[in-house]
Amino acid sequence: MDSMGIMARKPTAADQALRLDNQICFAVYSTAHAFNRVYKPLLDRLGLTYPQYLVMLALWERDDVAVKDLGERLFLDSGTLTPLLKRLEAAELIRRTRSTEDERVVLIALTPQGHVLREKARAVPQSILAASDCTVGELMAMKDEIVALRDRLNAVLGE
Amino acid sequence: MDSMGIMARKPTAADQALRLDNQICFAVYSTAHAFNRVYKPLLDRLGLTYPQYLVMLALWERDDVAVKDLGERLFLDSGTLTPLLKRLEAAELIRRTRSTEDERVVLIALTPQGHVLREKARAVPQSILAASDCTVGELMAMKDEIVALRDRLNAVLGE
DNA sequence: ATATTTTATATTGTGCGCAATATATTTGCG
DNA sequence: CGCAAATATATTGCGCACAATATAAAATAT
Repeated sequence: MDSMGIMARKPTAADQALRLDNQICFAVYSTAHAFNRVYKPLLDRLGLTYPQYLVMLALWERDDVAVKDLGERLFLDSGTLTPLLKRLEAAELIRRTRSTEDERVVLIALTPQGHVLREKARAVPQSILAASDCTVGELMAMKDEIVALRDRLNAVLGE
Repeated sequence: MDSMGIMARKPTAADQALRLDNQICFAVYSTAHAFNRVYKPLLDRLGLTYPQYLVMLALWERDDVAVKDLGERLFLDSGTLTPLLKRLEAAELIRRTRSTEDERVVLIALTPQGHVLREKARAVPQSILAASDCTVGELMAMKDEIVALRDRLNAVLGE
């Protein structure tokens, strides 16, 4: 074998598969970071990090929900959410209260400031759309493909 | 306004744009995490984290390169790479040496073990392909679309 | 040649993201 | 009922990611 890459060897399919540029995972990984960087200045104005923004998006659709519920919607666990939610509570955007029906559950509710922030967030998607330099239709088609891939990957994990 | 969501109001385009399920960024973000979780057991066997795997992929293609060069290929800065590379050095997969031509530059070279690890990594892409439950063609087409989006996002940042 | 600017890497601090573990509550089984 | 298993959240530790800053070397300007 030519594991040192010194001797000449015909590139195999396995070689091609290891090329960085052929990795869809790297495409996804690096695009996620690119999104993060584009969002940064927009979210700074809202006082949110990107994961915090996702939590707020989820809560603007439906709040008074358990941490577990949020975790399922965002694919995050309590190890990530608990400290993040504590920071949102410190920022007075949400309240965390133990459920009286089930003392294990912590319910997350928006504060008035949390609700109001939604208005300031309305301009964000438009800025992102402009930065992506795509039509809404193109982005939504791509989104559907990526989500389908994500769901297949998650299905494998569930086995 | 109905920022509290209490009064009835016709959903606007801005409302739709704020829905979590409509966010391509969330699709990308959650897919990146899904990939991470699928890779985890495969990379554990190699003793690598996912970002370390990406660095190794880059180095298997071309090593004896500056940290800067690696950073440009992976879209990462020295704040991320320096500690990561120190860990790969501690694992004896790479060597870090100051360039004699330009004392600012740290050159990254694979050790023999680093080269050898490539053979163990050959099985990884195949496992990922199986988990994605797609054809190579479908994945590559999707990859190209995502990369095009990433490059447009990065172009905006460069302005 | 010296001073200024630029470049390459390293360091520090904050916030994820997740595995592993801990704690408390609830559910279900006998 | 009493106890084991399951469930929900919290905690700890590690490794990114990145902004801000520091340091040192090289390039450039004057």
